[in-house]
Amino acid sequence: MIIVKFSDEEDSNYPEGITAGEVLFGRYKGLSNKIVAAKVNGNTVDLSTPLKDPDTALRVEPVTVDSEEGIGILRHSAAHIMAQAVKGVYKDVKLGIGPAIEDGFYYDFDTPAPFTPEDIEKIEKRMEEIIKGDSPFEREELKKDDALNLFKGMGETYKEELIRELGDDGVSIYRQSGFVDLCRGPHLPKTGMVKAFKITSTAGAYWRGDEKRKMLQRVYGTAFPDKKQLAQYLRKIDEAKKRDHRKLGRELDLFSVSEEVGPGLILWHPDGATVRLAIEDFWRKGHIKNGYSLVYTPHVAKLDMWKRSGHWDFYRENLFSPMDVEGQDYIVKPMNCPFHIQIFKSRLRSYRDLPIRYAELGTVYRFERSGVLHGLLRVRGFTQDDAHIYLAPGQIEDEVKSVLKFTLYILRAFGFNEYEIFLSTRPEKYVGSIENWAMAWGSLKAALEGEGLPYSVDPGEGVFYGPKIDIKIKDALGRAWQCSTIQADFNLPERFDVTYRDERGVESRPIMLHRALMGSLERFFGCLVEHYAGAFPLWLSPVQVVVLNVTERNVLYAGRVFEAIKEKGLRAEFDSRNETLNYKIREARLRKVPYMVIIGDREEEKGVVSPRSRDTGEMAQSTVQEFIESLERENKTIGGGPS
RNA sequence: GCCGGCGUAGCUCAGUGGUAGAGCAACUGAUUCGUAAUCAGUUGGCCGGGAGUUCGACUCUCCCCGCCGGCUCCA
Repeated sequence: MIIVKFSDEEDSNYPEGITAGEVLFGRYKGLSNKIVAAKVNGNTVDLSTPLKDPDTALRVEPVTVDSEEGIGILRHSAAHIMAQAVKGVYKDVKLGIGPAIEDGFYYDFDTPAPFTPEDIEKIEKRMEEIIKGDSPFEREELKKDDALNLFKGMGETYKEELIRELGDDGVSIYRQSGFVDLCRGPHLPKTGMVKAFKITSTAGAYWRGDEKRKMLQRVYGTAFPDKKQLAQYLRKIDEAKKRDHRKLGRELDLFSVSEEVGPGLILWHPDGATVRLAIEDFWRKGHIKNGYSLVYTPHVAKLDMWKRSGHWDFYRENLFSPMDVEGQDYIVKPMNCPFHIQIFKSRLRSYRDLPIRYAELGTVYRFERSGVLHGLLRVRGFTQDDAHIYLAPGQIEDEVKSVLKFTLYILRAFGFNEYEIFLSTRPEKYVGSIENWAMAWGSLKAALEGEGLPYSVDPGEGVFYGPKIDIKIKDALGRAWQCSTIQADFNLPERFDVTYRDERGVESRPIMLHRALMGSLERFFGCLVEHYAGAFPLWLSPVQVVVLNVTERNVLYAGRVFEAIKEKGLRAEFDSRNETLNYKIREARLRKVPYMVIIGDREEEKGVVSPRSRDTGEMAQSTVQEFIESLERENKTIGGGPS
């Protein structure tokens, strides 16, 4: 007899040998077509798993496709189906790995030739057949040696490699209609449960993510329990593409990249530059208020300085090549820190001066490999909202706390309320003592916890010179981009022999904090465009108001209204073209201008204006004065979310 | 950098070896209009660049540049 305890009821008894599926289907009849696996005492297993352990009551819960775990199982099974399809269509294909991922799954194949779009069609067709066949996924447990022989016999060398690295407890394999794959499971009971799937893309991917190993063909796909959900997902992707900053950047005439200038080098057009200016003004005011001193530094410096800083050794692959200047080598700067250090060192510093905070919107250039460039989000020349803070060792935690507060204040002002925070630990390649690393890491951690901020630890992802806190925000397509970063550095103060006089007049070594709140203006702006889908809040909008005259009769009066608005420092335009009102409204809408002011005979007679809002449409008539005042009020409210 | 796809007018895109096309935009003219496209006409192309095959190349081949999706990388 097996005793099962359900989450909401008393124990029930079942005969020995009953499977998890039979128990669940009996108990949760309404859910039967949604249950994909079972959770037995917290472990997720196949529905076909027989229940045993008569001594104690088992906790058995259903895992449904609605849950994150459930859809993951469905997609993982879809990956197996795809692998079977590929093996069925092509010989000489070796299997890599095929996990479920966010929004879908992939499988890596070692093929003699990459897949063509026609191949993909064939594969999809074969997958349909396999799904129609509705054959069961069958789990089998093998001894390690037997599994090795099995996959060796099939020529699956990648699987062999994986098995060799597994423990000696034996391995599990799954079979469906003749196809075998090494797999931990669990899987759907039958292939037919994959009701909707689509192969989304293909790409090369190095085996085990190692650049030095063979490149396999990765096929990405996604799967859902029904066609409606798949269609919905595809629609969502389409919507996301519409707010892609590269598309909006062109449509709204914000920026461009010119093949003639070079890849990864951004040209800020007037409207983009206007937004940037608004961001920079806000940034400067904030920094002055928060105790930073603003500085400016050159764009090039002697190579010797970069040798001393360690960048030449640790970061050379990302540096632009040196240029010869009267027999001396110079490079364009990849960072601002050594310059700020020179400013610190330009005179003697006392402990009373600390913390010293130098901030700069410093433009840096880094050589990024051609394949990684991406719109504004990954470029070769960008402006960091950089600052370097010099501290006595005991000041780290408090300073990091206030930097965190400042960061969140800035992010929230732009409507970013969702982000992920990562605390990185020491990488393999590092400088400094283990003790220093531990101390600095502890301070960063304490600061995060002191501020009550949830974070996850990113092992080994620290910079070579110290641990860091990264804050990532997501782009329209769900890709996470690091913007804010706070990094401890004990390397540079050492290398440049940076000192201050402590309380006893002794020369001491300060700790340096690098921090960027927005990261780079390019990347931040790119994320911002996507975040607002191009419809910037009033304070950021390149054009805040467009004045539209209805007929030529109204040009004079409309012109006076326009002047009055401009007079107040609002960014206004006057569309006096000989076009219909509808045409002008449509154009202003497409440009996502927050306010229009419509001037016809009716307004002219009464000496008023008819405003129209981007968000709420037609507004009540008001005097020019009232309208301007309402805009000035709105302009001061910074930090609303996307409209 | 690697794998694959792509590159035709300012933009979006047709065009499979035989004289480069559409819509929008721009320009000109008419229209004087009330909350998302008035009508008509006119311009506009080294078909990304170079080499090759061919009587003939936007089209086929090779090299280069750039873009897109991944991989790797990412201070």
